[in-house]
Amino acid sequence: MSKTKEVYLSDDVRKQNRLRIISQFRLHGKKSRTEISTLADLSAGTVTNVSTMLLDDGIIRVCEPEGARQSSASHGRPRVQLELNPEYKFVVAGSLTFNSISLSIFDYLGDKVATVQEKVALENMDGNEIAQIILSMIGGLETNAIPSIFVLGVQGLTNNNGSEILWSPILSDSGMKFADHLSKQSKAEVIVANDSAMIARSLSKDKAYAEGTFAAVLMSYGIGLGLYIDGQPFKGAKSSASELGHISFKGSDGALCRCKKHGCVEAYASDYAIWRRAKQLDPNTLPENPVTSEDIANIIEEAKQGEGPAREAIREAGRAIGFGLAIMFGLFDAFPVVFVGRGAQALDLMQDDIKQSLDEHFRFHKQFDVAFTKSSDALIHVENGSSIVGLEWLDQQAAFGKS
Amino acid sequence: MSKTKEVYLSDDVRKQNRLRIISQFRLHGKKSRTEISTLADLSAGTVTNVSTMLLDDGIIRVCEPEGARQSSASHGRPRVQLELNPEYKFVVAGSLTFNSISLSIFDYLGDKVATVQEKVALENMDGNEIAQIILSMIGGLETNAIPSIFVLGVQGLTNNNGSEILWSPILSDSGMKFADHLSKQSKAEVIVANDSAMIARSLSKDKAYAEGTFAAVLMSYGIGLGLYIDGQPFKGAKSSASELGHISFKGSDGALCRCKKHGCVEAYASDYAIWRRAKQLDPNTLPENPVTSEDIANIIEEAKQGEGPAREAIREAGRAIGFGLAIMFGLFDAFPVVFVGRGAQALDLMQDDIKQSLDEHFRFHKQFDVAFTKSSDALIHVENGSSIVGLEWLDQQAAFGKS
DNA sequence: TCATTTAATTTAACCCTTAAAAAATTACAT
DNA sequence: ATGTAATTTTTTAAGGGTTAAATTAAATGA
Repeated sequence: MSKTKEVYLSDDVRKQNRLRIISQFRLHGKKSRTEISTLADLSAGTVTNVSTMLLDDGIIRVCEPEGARQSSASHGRPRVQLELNPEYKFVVAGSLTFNSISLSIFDYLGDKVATVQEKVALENMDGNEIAQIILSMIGGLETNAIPSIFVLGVQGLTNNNGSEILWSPILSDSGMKFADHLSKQSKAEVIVANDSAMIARSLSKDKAYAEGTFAAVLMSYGIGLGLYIDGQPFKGAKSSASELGHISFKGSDGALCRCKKHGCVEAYASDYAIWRRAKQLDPNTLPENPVTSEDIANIIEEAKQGEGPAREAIREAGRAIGFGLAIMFGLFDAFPVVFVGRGAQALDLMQDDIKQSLDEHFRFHKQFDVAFTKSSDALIHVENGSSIVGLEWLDQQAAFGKS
Repeated sequence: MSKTKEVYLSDDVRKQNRLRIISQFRLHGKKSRTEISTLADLSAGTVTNVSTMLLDDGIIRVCEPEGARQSSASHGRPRVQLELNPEYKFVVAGSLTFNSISLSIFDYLGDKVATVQEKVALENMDGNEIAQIILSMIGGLETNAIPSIFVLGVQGLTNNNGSEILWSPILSDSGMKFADHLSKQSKAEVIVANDSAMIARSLSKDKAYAEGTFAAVLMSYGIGLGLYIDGQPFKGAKSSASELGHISFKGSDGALCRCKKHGCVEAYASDYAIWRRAKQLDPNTLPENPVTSEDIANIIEEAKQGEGPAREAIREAGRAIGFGLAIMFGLFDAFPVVFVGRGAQALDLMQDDIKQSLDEHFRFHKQFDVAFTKSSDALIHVENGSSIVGLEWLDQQAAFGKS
């Protein structure tokens, strides 16, 4: 356990090839041994051997033959389609926000088999209570699937391996430790992850971004950032989350941020900032009640009607985002950005201001042409991304575990 | 070549173990088979087999027995020390600056066997000329070592694999293509790399930073940044260099930067910026002649005497750097910073301003305690870092090559 | 019914690693 | 001198993994 042993043993070769084959099924769905042989670049014999083991272990299963022939040829022995066994193991993927918990169970094929959502005020709960709620929500579901792993997207910072939350605006100090309680009580693996990182993970399965480099910007309660660099999720040295929201957009005479400093990007682009400005409130106060989706939708509607405080609030949000992106593009490279969350609905209105601000503050020595897109509901992406993380973890276990 | 084949073949296992053993020699120098067996966590038999091959290939050699016994024990068959064969292959590591080229040849043991430096105005030269000069500089050396690889640190952006320069402030468009010419004419591998990245690489071998996470900030002609994250050199999506110098410190009414925009960190912290401010020149002009080491040394001396334009120039540089670091620490995490280059000599004077500015602009949700240090001559680090890259490339070839 | 075609399995050979036995080389005691 | 113990290195035999090639299995169509 002390040293990480790289591959140099025939035993490890087999495990690598197990993972290789499992990954092909994960990627392509139903495939015959012959097709897997080509896809995984392994000999037919090896595929036969490994498939037999995987079948014995319940990791894959034989598909019922369908009407249509799978092989392109009309002659010959027909291919037997294999696929991941949906009942092998189950993932609970979910999202914790300041006022709700939503959880879904995914089978090993990646299909959602159950889902549940509850309004919960997490702010003042302790870790044990949160774990209890999560367990009882799962227990209340009709399915008898036993989850092997929980992956939960949370706003805030987590450590690199997903074992603990380092900071979160929506949890108390004790609440941040819910993963420990949950893991002990459920006897399952628990991974906590930054919500925006999960959104990026979900988007990375989109054809448009697959294998690529892009950023997901979550505009809602705060400004989240999830990065994918060269087909890999980007992680900081210690923590998971790259902060876009707390880049210093205006000096210390800028608007008040929830982090208690002044002038952060978040203080101009998050939902409360947009609301505050649209309602022409004092930029040095924080709103008492959480801003709702409807509040934001109303402001966007108002802004579409023409100039005015609402329109200006959205412009300013765009300028702040543009500034943040410029800074980020300096440290990395310029790449496409996907906007997600309530605020993203205003992308059409903001786009020009973002680009203008980006132009002003981006000092790169090359042309760049950044594509902006917006995507659907953040919650779905957080859940999808989390399920992907969970399934990958199961794949690893299936390949390397001492089953 | 199209697909990256991971290890899943016994043949690859052998190659992995070759590299494993070579790396132990690279890391620890002279070692006996028995010691390597422990260090590499491989059986004695494997070490014997692989060592025999490496000896046959001329990659390692037997050391002459020294007086003192190497083994701790007094009885028994004495250990035979082996080491990398210095004459196996050679690396040319070098640095290109706006007015000079310096090159050194390193043997396979990593010892410098020859060095040469020439004043050259690179700005207006084409790629072929630069390649010619480099080759004639090497040709003029007394050694008859034939270099297998050139690794050259240059200010500017290179692509990720080091095959081409994307942009450089010290080269013409044609000059940027010198690597192609050099590689064709020398028939050797040529890698171009960002100078600051090479400095970070050099520092990474320092005990204080080994296996760690840190940034190297090069303060001279511009502001360079080299990052090491978790013991790995950090690379952007396409390019090598992470830009710290062109983060927008002041708005578009800020001081003129060499990049033709206003308000960049570089426009306050690079040598020309410090000089410009210390001499109370118009912040909207660029100096005609390059600022020299002596110019900077004089300003530092003057600033030490007390308040005045020189002192204020250095304060402002510190504030700009602090701002840049705050931004960077938001996107990554906070980590130690090593300052290198002429400007770094003013670190003692700048430190308080850097920290104050960092405090003001860093909005992270954790305590941080960043250590600042300065290190010796930038040129040496660029060369050392480049030699390390070259030697690692040779190690890879030695392990995987079809020799 | 049988030749043809394609898929999957089995076989035989090869490569690599390791543990254990053997060989090599030295120090020390008698 | 000579034998014994200690330590390093090499050799050997066994075990596991992969592959190419041969074989078996399963379906089509004349």
